Amino acid sequence: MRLKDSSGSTMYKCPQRTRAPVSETLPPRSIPFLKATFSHLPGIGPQMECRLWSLGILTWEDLHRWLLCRTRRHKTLESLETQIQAFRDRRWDVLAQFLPQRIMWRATHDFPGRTAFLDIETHPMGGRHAVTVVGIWDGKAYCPYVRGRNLDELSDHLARYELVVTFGGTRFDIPVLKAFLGNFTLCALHLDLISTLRTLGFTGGLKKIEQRLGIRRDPQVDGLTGRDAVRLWRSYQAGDQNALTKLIAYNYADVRSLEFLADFGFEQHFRLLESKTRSSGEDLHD
DNA sequence: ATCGAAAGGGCGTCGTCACG
DNA sequence: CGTGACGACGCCCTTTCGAT
Repeated sequence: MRLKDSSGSTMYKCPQRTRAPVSETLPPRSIPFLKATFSHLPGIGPQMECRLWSLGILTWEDLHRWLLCRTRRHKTLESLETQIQAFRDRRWDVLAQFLPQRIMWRATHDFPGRTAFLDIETHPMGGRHAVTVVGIWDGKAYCPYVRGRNLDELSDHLARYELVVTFGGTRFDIPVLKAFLGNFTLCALHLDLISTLRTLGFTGGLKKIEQRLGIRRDPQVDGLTGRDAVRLWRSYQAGDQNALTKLIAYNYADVRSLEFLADFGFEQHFRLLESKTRSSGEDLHD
């Protein structure tokens, strides 16, 4: 699809929009960034997305109107319509199927008060992971779920949230929860910070990335790893209540870290996009 | 007006890598 | 070990442009 002819003027078939001001900025932060995201749709890549923004097309609904003026792009239109409907119906499980992790960082601030930072602790049991503690931090309150105490309440609590943020959750936390709890289904959108941070050049585990960014943990849990979490659980099983307190403190440090890393990832990606959009905006005037 | 070549952009596939 | 992301590559679709 071309948006300009040989003279450089914009070419498309929606007459009322032909005089849209060409801006070189990203969509304003006041609008949900996820719904200003088009590059995951079939037939639209990062460059096209950037050009759409510069034409003043800033939401899925804008894009839908724009596409209706064009005869082709049936696949894009069809996919977009499903996503608009899923968003309207709050069917995050349906919507999630359309949203690859590479663009999920954009949802970071789209669900204020309805975002859960989740981390699980496990220990090996019969060749599988047995969940011991699950922590949920929503930006205001922290709630630990402990096996044998209140773990069965986790699904109900999680159902309040529309975005769940994890580190490595696509490969670890979510599949493990599903396998262990049996009836567990994630009905929220899922942002896995591994993908967000990796595309920024941050590889390695959570602790390694924290170190690289100079994040300091509470001295009580500083230096603890997943292996220590297993050891602490066993001590707790043997009757040591302090071990559970420490395990929960460790889990708390993890989920608080997720919140920081999500913000960091968003800011870094936003800046990156800003610089790319600027250079692409220059191209528009070539 | 029609046709075919060329160009640009996006997508699918495959192999590789690295996480918990 | 299972899984998803990434990069390279080639193909496809759309559009433009020149020749007829």
